[in-house]
Amino acid sequence: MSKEMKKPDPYQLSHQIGYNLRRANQRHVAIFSKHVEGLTPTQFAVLARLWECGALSQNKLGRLTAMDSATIKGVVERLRTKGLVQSSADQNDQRLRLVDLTQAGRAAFEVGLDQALAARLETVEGLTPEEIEVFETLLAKLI
Amino acid sequence: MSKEMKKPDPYQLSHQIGYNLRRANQRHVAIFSKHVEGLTPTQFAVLARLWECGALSQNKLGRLTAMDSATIKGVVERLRTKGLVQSSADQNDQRLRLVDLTQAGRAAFEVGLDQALAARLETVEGLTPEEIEVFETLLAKLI
DNA sequence: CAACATCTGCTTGTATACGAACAATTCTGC
DNA sequence: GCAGAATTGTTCGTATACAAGCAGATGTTG
Repeated sequence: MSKEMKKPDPYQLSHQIGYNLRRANQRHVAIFSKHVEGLTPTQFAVLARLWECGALSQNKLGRLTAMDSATIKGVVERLRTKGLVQSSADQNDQRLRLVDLTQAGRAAFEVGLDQALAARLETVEGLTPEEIEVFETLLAKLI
Repeated sequence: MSKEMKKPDPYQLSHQIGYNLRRANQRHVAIFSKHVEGLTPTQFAVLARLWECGALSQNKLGRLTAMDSATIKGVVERLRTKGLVQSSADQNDQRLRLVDLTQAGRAAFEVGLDQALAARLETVEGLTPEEIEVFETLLAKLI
């Protein structure tokens, strides 16, 4: 090593949690796309939440899927175009648009469920079951 | 609870690692933006990697910062516009564009360093030091 | 009741991320 | 040496994410 002396790396990008969160997220998105055809993780999250909760206002749906109002508007629109959700004005509050699953959306969730769970398995395949549990717990503390 | 019987939630979105990775990443990006002015985490990653490695080809830089060629092109262009990097043709391989920090880029990295480390601290503030170490280790196994 | 604050959905612009495609350049194997 | 494969950078289109801003509707307070 006849190179000039390098200052020790003060940041060490590869060890930064933020950087690695991004990489883990990217990896998960790629795996999800491999398993679940025609739906992004974000779109599937919307289907899942509507399946769980029933009709929600668009803004509430965004809050329950960690998306801001601009983002949820786009996602709902694309799902509506796919025929998987429907939206309508709320009779009780003129500000709200209610979003609900269509039959096709219900079916898409149910078909996609096994695929999404397979994607989940592949995402964590480098960890033991105990590690998975620890990771989930710590991750939940981070958000 | 006189509601009709609900089927148990087969997916439990809030417990899905993929969903929580996205939320953790989103949280980190928001914290980073609070601490580091004028640079996104991704842009800072580029500065950090160039500081660490010196001049790199654009494609190599993208690979070392987990960005594909379309994304790194945009990020480099925006950093170039800010005067923080310069790029030039490689004399030895006509396909390559070499990207390097400018003096201003060097300075931006050094100024941003403490801010980025503060962002990191805030991102993990819900965890004990031991938990942080475990999380980092498990996260590294995921990517 | 009215003024003000808050909420909702929408629009716009910027940044990231990726797939597909392409042209030019370099590498590889015969 | 040459054909084919691989690499690089660029372009384009789609999806997500967010900040800022806005109009209209609803909630809160005096």
